[in-house]
Amino acid sequence: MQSLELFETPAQDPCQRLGPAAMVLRGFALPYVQQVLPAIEVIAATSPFRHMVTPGGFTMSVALTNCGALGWTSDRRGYRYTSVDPDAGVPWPVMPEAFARLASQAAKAAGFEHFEPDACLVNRYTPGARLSLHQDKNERDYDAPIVSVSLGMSATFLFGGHARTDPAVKVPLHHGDVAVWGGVDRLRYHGVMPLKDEPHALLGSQRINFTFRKAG
DNA sequence: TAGTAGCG
DNA sequence: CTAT
Repeated sequence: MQSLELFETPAQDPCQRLGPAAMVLRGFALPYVQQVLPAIEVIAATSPFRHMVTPGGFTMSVALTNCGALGWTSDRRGYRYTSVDPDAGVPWPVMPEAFARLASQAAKAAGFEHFEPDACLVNRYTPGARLSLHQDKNERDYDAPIVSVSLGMSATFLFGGHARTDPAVKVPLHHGDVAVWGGVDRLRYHGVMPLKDEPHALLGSQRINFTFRKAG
């Protein structure tokens, strides 16, 4: 297994570097949890979590919804961003201020100034759910970083290279951790190992992940 | 290949 | 890897 550098940020939070422009900010989201958790219910009330189908015709194990001007969707025709929830037939819920602030502050802490996401994909993992290695490449430009927030059950994040067959580093992600990657690392393959059922004190047997992007 | 199964 |  590949070794990873561990060091301290000025803010004293542990930070794990995954690449020249990729890192995990340990516990960065913890101060936001109280604000963010209730907002998930509000979002799901308008745009419920659903299991989307991939172009290959398989149903994703991860349930998802979105908030913000653009939302990531998948069906038999492919992956894309839409301004309207295809299930609900109405625009995706507005991105809560606390979400945007969290994303922007995390990006800044990772070295990316002025990150203004227009898309927040909200993923819900239950035991066994996984995301196989993929690249985020449906966004208009790759200048903006990806900001990924973990809440609830822990997961093993896979961070690979620029080719699918490149070896992937396994990174544990816990409640409150934020992973950020951009710049030369923006298009690196990544994924999540099948989730183990180790219930979280606050969220029970689930993991919620926010993925913030500048999609438009 | 943001999946999965089956074969070798 | 290949069909799906």
